[in-house]
Amino acid sequence: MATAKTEKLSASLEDYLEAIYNLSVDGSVARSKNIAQALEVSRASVTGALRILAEKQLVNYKPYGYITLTKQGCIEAQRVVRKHNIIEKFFVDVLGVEHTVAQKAACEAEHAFGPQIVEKLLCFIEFVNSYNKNGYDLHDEFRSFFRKHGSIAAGDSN
Amino acid sequence: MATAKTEKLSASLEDYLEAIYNLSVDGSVARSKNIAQALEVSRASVTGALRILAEKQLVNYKPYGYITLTKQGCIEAQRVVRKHNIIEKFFVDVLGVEHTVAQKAACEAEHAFGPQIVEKLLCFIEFVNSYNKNGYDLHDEFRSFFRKHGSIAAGDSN
DNA sequence: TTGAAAAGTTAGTTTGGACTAACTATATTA
DNA sequence: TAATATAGTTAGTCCAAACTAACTTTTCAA
Repeated sequence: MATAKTEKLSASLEDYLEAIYNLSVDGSVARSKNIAQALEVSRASVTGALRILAEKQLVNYKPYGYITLTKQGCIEAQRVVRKHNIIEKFFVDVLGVEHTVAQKAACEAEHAFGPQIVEKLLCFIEFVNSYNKNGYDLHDEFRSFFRKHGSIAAGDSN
Repeated sequence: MATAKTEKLSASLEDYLEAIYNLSVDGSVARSKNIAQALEVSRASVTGALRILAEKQLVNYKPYGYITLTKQGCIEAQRVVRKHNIIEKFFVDVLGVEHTVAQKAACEAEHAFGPQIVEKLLCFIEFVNSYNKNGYDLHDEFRSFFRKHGSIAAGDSN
């Protein structure tokens, strides 16, 4: 009954799904060109990835046709995007990392974090946000702690 | 003046350096066999990696000879190992993730975290450890918060 | 001291994921 | 509606990183 292949997706294929999802979000449809730009790969690479994703029944794709996510593809994409957002949020909101650095690192780290860690991380962000014992705000507390004890590090930015 | 190549190492090569470092730590010397076991790759793959690392002057390697890290190799390895340990510590000590899951995820995530994030993360672990305003321990606080608000998730363990 | 067993290497193959160059299809606009 | 620009595909290449099978070197025990 044509059950879609449930093998774990490679980091690369997850990136393509994520890009397609993000491009589809604002009403507009994902185009090969835009996917290539978003991921900074060649158009030919996009074609190759789309063929594989279509085989796995994660995208609806016919040569020269529109590109949309299948039901399953959408579920997968959302899983990846959600993970990305949680990780990025942790970097920015909790650690106070620069947005651009956080964005880039989240993009790579998202493939390494399994469900247990992601859920714990999400819960931890909520914990930090909601913490308010005796009027102490953990964001402020950590900021000032970092000012006192944080290393300079920096260097190559990322 | 034979300046060692300073190109960024691939995740794979970082893994090899890390394994060699860890095997060398307890006095004993890294052997090809043990590296293969540690990384769960074939002995032939180890030979290939060692050749490349030797070219980059990160290991001292002659066929059939002992394997040791060069000065620069040791610096690189320590950088990777330190990163790994900080990430794993965060997962286990702060998030309360199972040790085995944390270990595995840290191994993959270590290649994605740049210096800025690692330093912030380290500082954050120290912050959580040292926090003691009005006798509140953040570890306890989060544990109980997670019990109340954490999702079940689980499923495929990782 | 010699001859298996173990360790290590070499040669050749595979796979995933990228690339360029050249071709084809679609869209646009004069 | 024909010419041309743009988008997309195909074919072929490259590279890193893994693999197996077969070979060589080293080690160790009889």
